[in-house]
Amino acid sequence: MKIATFNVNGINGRLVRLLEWLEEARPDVACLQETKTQDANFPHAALKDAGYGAIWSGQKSYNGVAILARGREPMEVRRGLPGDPDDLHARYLEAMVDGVLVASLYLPNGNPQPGPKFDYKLAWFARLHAHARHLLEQRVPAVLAGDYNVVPTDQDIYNPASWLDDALLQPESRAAYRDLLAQGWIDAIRDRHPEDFTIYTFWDYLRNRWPRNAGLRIDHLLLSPDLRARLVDAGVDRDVRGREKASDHAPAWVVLR
DNA sequence: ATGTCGAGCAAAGCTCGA
Repeated sequence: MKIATFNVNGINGRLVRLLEWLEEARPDVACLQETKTQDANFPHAALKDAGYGAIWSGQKSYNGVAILARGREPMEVRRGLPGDPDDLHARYLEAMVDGVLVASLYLPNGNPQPGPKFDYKLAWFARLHAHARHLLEQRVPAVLAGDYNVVPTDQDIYNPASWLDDALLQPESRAAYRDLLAQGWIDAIRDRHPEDFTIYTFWDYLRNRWPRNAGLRIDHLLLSPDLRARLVDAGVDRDVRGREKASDHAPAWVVLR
């Protein structure tokens, strides 16, 4: 069972690229972020034609998440992260697929920091901690996949020097990510590639960052502890970032036995 | 500060968020 996460940066603007990748990579489940469209304009018919059932949670212009499942319909179990009824951002969706609970999450970017956007990021992280702990208590196999907007360590970026003031590298952001791992969640890519410090999932459009491989690892798949024994592979479809009209993110994935 | 995208608004370049 292959589960992927991909920040598409506009699902309608990238639809050709998304369909191309689905056909090549053939994930059983694909968690998408930054669909950037309201629900009425989500391209579910094109995805269905490509063989994927889908659930989606969007809003106009910003954010938006979805879960695709090959050859079946994802069974939605949660829409929105609990803990703040006033938070209307479309950033969290959960489904059951083949006995695995899969979440597609888009954690707030948090820039500029300090400020209200960074406060929102940390508050969202705190809500994620509470919910993630709840999921572990349920003892259901679970994968929390998405754009976490956190570079976990200095080994997960080409060079931290020009990002030191960025919300993605702040000690508070990193501590929040570490706290998830401390609950027992497994960072699948790092688990499978403990010594490879050139794995990235995001390359900014600015400043020639793709051609010089100036990337960051910010898209993560966190596995519940019971899935460790089923983890057989994990990786990043790096070449996707180099194509025409590419998203600034590349898909990351795991294969579970 | 730089400079690159998608999307919205509205009809061409601007603004916003990333």
